[in-house]
Amino acid sequence: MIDLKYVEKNFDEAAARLKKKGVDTQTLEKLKTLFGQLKEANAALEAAQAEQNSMSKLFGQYKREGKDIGELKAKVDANKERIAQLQEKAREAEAVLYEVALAIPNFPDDSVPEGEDEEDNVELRKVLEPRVFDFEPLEHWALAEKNGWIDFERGVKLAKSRFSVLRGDAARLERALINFFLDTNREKGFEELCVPFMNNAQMLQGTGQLPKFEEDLFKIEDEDLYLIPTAEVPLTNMYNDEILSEEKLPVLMTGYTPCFRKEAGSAGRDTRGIIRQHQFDKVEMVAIAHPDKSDEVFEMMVQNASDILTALGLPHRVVELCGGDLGFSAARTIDLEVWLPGQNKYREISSISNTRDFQARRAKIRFKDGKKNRLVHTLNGSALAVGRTLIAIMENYQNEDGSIEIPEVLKKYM
RNA sequence: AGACAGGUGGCCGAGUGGUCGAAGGCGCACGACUGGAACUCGUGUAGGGUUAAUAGCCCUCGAGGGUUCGAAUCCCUUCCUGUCUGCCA
Repeated sequence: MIDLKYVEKNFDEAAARLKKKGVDTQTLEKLKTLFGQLKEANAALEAAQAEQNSMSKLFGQYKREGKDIGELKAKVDANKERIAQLQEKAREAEAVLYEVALAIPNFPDDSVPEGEDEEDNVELRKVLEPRVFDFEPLEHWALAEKNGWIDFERGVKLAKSRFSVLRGDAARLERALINFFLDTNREKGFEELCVPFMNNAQMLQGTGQLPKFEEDLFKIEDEDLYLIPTAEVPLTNMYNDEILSEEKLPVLMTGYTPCFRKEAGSAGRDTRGIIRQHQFDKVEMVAIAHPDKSDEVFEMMVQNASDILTALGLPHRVVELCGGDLGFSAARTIDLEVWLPGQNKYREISSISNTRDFQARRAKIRFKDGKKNRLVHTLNGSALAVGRTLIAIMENYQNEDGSIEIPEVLKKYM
C-alpha cells in the first residue's frame, strides 16, 4: 500500500509519480478525501471515547462515596449511544478507504522510463552471443515431441488445458535445474527454505495479490487458503507482522515451489508448449532489506540471476521495465529475457523487483532503527523460472537430429 | 475428525469486574562499580492511530460479537496451539 500521509502532504508530486503507472489523478483525489474523512471520523469517535472513559471513572468514585449516580448514568448512556454511531461511521470510512487504497499500485522510481507497455522497455545490455545454427532450429514443443519429453495430452487428461507432464530426461532435467538454482543461490548467501504451497488471504494481501487479483488465483474450497502464484508470497511473508533487528538485514531467502496461476485474461496466448501453464516450477529469491541498502541488494539479485543464465550458456538480455509494464507492487523491475532460437526472440525468464516499502506496509514488516520502528524494503526475483529454462536449454542446445545436449554445469546433477 | 486443556509484552509468567497496557522474573539497552570483565546496584524496554511532538488523547491481553457506567477478567462464536483417541506419509 502506498503511504497515505505522503499522498496527503505531497499530493501533486504523488499524482505525477503515479501517472507513469496509469493511475489518474481522480482516483488519488478520492483517496485523499477518504483519508481526510477517516481522520475526521476517528477524531470525533476518540473524543467521545475519552469522555466516556472519564465518566466511567467518576462513576466508580461516586459509588464509593455514596453519591447519587442517576444523572451521571443518564449522561453516560446517551454518550454510549453516540459512540456506537460514531464507531459505525469510522468503520465505514475505514472500509471505504482501504478498498480504494489497496487497489492503488506502488509508486514507480523516478528512474523508471516512461512508457505504455513492453514495447517501451529499455534494453540495458546483452549477455552472450546467440549461437549460429546451420539448420533451422525447432521450437521447444516440436523438440519435446521428437524426444518424448512432454506429454501434453495426459497433462490435460489429468487436470485440464495448460497442464502437462514432463517425462524421462525432461523430468530429470527439471529436477537438476531446481537443484542447480538452489545451490547457486545458497552459495550467494540466500537461506534455503521449503515453504507451504498454500497461503492464507492475509499473506496474499501482504504481497499485493489480494484483493485486486483474486481472479488469477486458485482458491481452496471452504478454506481460507490459496495456491501460491509465486514463492514470493510465502518467502516475503515469513516476516509478516514482525519487527526485525537492524543487524539481521538484509534477510536473504531462496526457495523452490511450484506456482499456480489461473492466467485469466491470457486466453489464446502461448497455447502451444509450456511457456504459459497453470502450474510451473520456479526458484525464487526474496530479500528483506534496509531502506538505504535495497538498491545494492537489487543489483546483486539481478547479477545473480544473470550469472546463472551465463553459467548455463544461455544468451540473454537485461531489460528495464517502463512505467506502464511495471507490476502492481513494484517500484522498479528488471527482466531477464533468454534467447529462444526456435521462436527467434527473447522471452522473459526472470523478473526482479524492488517493491520498496509497498509490501512492507501491507505486511507490517519493520525493523528497529534505534528507538523507532521503520518499514523495510522487500525485493523478489526469479532465479529462475524452471520450465522456461528447460525450454531455453532445449532450443539453444538442440542438434540437427532433434537431440538435445546437456549443459556442462548440469551434468553433475543428472 | 472426536475429547480435554490452553492462548497475556522478545521469552517465561501473575492477574476472575474499576486504581491494569498489565506484577515478578529472564533477556536486551544505557549508566555506576572494575585495570578490564563477571557479580552487584540503578534506570529504561509492547504495537498501532492522531499530532510538530519520544506532550496529551484513542485503540489493542489470538480474532469477532455480547453483557456492563466500566472487561485481560463474565457469556457466545471462531481461529490457533498442546495432550489423548482415530486416521495417515
